[in-house]
Amino acid sequence: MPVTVLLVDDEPLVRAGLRAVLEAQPDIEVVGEAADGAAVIPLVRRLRPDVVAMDVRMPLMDGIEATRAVLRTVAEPPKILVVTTFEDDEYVYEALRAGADGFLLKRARPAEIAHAVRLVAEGESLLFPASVRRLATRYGDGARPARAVLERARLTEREAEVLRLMARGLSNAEIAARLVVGAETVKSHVSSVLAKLGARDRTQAVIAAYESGFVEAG
Amino acid sequence: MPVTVLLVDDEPLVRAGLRAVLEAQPDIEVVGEAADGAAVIPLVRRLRPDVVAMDVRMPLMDGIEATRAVLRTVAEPPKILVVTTFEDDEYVYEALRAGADGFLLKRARPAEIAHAVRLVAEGESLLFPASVRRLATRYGDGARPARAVLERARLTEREAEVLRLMARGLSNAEIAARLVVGAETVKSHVSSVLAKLGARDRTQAVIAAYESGFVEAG
DNA sequence: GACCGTCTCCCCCGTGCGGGGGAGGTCCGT
DNA sequence: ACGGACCTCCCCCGCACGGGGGAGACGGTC
Repeated sequence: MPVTVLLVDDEPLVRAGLRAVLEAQPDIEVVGEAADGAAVIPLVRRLRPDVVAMDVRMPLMDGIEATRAVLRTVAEPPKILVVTTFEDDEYVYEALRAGADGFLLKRARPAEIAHAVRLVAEGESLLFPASVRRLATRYGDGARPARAVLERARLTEREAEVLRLMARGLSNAEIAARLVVGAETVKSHVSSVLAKLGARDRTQAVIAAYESGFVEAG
Repeated sequence: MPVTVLLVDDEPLVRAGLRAVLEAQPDIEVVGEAADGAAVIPLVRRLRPDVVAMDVRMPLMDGIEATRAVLRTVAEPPKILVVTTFEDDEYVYEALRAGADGFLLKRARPAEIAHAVRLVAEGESLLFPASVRRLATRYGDGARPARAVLERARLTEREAEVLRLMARGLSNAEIAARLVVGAETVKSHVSSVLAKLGARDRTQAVIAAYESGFVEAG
């Protein structure tokens, strides 16, 4: 029987590409897609895929967190194949610690992509040589701002709602009116958001929202 | 008759994704693919596509060079739609200077991608689909031809520089230090930027910068 | 029952921000 | 020679913002 795969990536284009590449393989079947890590667990429970092809950077819950969540909560977890661009290989180490089984670069050729899926499905772990080499040299430096944003972005629902409105240019008073709460309450939420995002002011918070994909341009 | 498209991207995954997205459209047909800018000219000559979807970053000849080459050497050149994930807005200007007709982010939704292809095929120039239109309507300028985002917002060089730093989360004092001018000067520029963008505060200005593609989310 | 996280609201307080003016300088095109 | 952008710096002023506290109410968990 074919290897079943669940695709998790916030970019529809990448999902379409992976689907096209993998479905061209007779022994691989794409059984589902998700646009964010937050949606993964129920899908894994329902679809029971052999492999989850997981993007690293996603709006609500990144691939690292999602990997941890799946491995922690699902009884017979699927293999996790982390899909990433070579630019953000700072994530490699984190992903491996989270329990990912394999690593794949988006710029890989179709045959390599399919090969990677087969390998992790069989229980082999695989890494891309270049990535591994670099993580050895990179590991040790501290400053990783983009990572910090995603990791600390443990926003509550209300905070996320406030951030969304902040990212639409609303003032605290306007947000308060919109949410039908007091201005003090909004200030409180804003402060939490700033703290969790490591932002100094609302402008930096909005930047983080865009950069992390929490809100999308266009 | 359908709009014919030539895909130029070094990553097969992206080509597969674009092909999947575009071929789902009844009025768009992918007539060819190339993995590098160096291969574009003969393909354009032979296939005569309406639109070339061109990646910026490629091994042998990048999208900017390839765009120049095509427009310089082909008699009736196709429309060039530059496709990129690249953060650096320098590429936007370079691409537009090179004669590109449109600009598209890879993280766009399928409908937007298809829409972008149709628009440039019809001779409309577009930078970032929904956002630029917003700018155009808001500032009501009539000048349509492929101009930089800068000129659409009518920002001066200095103002654009200040906006770029604002969009990186810098305070007025930090911008002043960076540009080696007085804080009052920065305030002055910021005020101009806010006025020209129709923004109430720096947060709204930064939002406009992202939405217009003046800066890109990474 | 005790505990914790979340949402809600409240105080004080300093300051960065933005609006409204103005003014001197250069460089440009006419 | 003159106007007109543009960049630079300056004044006053009001206020939204953000920090640092705290507190009551609700819903879960242990």
